[in-house]
Amino acid sequence: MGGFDDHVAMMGDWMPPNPSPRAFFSAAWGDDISSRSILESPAENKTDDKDWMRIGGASDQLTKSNPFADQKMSSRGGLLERMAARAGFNAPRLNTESIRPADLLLDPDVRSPYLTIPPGLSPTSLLESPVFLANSLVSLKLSNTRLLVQPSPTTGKIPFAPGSSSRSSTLITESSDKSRNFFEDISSSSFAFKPIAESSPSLFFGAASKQSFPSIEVSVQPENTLHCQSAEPAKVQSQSAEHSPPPDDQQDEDADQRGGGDTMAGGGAPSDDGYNWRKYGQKQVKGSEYPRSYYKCTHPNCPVKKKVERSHEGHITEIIYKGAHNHPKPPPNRRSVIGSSNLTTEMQLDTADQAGTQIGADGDPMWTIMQKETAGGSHDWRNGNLEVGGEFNGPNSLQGQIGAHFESGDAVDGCSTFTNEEDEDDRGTHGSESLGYDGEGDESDSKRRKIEAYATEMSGATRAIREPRVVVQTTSEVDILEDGYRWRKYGQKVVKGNPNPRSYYKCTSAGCTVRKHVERASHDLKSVITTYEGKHNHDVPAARNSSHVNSTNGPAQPGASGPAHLHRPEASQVHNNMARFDRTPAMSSFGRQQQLGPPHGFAYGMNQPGLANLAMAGLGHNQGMLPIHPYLGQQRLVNEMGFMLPKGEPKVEPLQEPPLNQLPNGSSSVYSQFMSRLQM
DNA sequence: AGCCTTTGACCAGCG
DNA sequence: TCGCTGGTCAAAGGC
Repeated sequence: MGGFDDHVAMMGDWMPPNPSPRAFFSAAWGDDISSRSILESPAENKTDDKDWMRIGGASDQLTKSNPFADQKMSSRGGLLERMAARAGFNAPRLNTESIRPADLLLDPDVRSPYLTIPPGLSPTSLLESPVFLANSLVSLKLSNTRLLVQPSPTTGKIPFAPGSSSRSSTLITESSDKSRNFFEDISSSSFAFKPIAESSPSLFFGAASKQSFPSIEVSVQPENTLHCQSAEPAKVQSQSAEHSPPPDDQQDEDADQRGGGDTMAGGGAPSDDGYNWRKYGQKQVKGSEYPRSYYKCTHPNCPVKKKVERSHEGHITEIIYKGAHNHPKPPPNRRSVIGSSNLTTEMQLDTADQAGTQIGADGDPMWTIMQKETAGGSHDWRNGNLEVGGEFNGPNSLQGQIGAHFESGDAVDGCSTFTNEEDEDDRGTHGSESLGYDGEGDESDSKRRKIEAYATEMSGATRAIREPRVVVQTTSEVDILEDGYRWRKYGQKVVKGNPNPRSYYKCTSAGCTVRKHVERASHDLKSVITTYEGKHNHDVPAARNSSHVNSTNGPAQPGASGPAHLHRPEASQVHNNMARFDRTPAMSSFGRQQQLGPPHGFAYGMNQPGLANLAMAGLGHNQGMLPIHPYLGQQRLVNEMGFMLPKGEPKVEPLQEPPLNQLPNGSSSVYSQFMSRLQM
């Protein structure tokens, strides 16, 4: 860690609407913020990549006020800036020199005064903050350890208003003397973006979120403790300069830097930010000196992408993030397996899906993602000791469900609650990420430990649980391969026992975890065995063209897309039913018991309302939540197949008897068949 | 067995 | 409509 992302410039390059953040800072401090030059709205910001958050190459309006701007502008690659950034991070103290208000005021071009943050506060972590990432909610310019806060393009504003009870966020400084220089305040206490308690779930969900702002708190505190105050619904917290990364990590950082500054994983994917990325493209873009690489987060449920421009020397000159991670950062020693694990704990996914479902209907997916991230933000010392928490308010919110499951009176670490296997080993660093779900009190360390312990225990319980897998054999590719969903082939292998290659596919829909591999039976090329793994979280995508459907599975056959599309309304209905099911308070109580158990198991056609709440004894929470592939969510298939079996359970492999298309329809049949097969 | 990178092709948006 | 451009796809092969 440490590599580039601790030393790079970061900025958002959306055009912030109005009002100027200056106003809210001014309001927050009751002071002439202009003299403090905390912020200014960079009106010239381009809008192209409003979903992207840039790290590295600074935009023009920033470089104008950047002491290193000249250097930067002379070298788009930003090496100099990056070097300067490094120097800035090595500064032992907050650097207020470069942000002298007077200078800024004198310069009409100055648009973006910076907040200098101390060493030990990692831009990476800030980047990883759901708030910072999500839809570029807040943009940071961390070149030379400067922090730029800009209004959200989503909200259009950062309505900080102290004491306001509206859906606004409040910028709070804990300084006792507001008249002091802001940066002095920063160095001595903290500043915070503190959201007003929001009772409406719309704060975080759905279109209404555009009116509000699940803001964060960024505090630079002298204490040597990591707070995650439940009172702060969402928060990013960082340590002060004296809390530099542990020696080991620092060493790593140094090592990273020595090794070219930008550690690469897997032959090129920047791994410094702690997440795993899959490169899916590279381009030489116009105006860029260096090729741009495109990466996707490999986490199965994560839509985050990033564009990385790298110099020939291997230095990363620019990173632009898009989206927000909806999962904790994988533990360092397990990062390589993230995305490939079959041990995905469904709990987090379920809750994420719930949130996503709620939002997805009409909302900004970025917001959805952000909240997921908030629930599971992951930050550790290596990445700047930022803690990220989020609050999910409202009866339909995640918080509500968390509250339903944990009523011990302690504030519950939602992250811990909805963990997955990827962070179980990372509990120590993730546990502090809190969904301050009740808006009360500080979350004490003991409390956190308690939660962590519980989460660890719970995670352990899920360890042996595997994702459901369903194996289907069909003699018609149309039925299975032309399933209406979009798949990306990510590999092909010849497996033992079958001379024909097995193709591996992932569902291309963002947030969909489903994978499948397709294999033709050696004895019958028309016979296709498709194995699905993963979970029910989106509808059949809209057709791009006649060949989009399963383009990876060969050319669309005449009418091939027809059957799949014919079922879309049903699939949608199923999806909606599931969404409703997931949201239903009854489910919460159901899950209250079940979520404590293994989160995996089989699933069956839950599109049948009568079955929706059918709990199977001995089955975990997700037997209710139903990790069903959307494919299986299609009415026909659900009715025809009726169930899914988890890995490790006797497979229906191949599923030939009775033929799929002869399975009786109807929910009762589904269930009875399911039950009868269970007894087999 | 599964996931990764590489890299040319393809696609969509825009002027 | 065409060309440009950025972004993504996907086959192939490597780890």
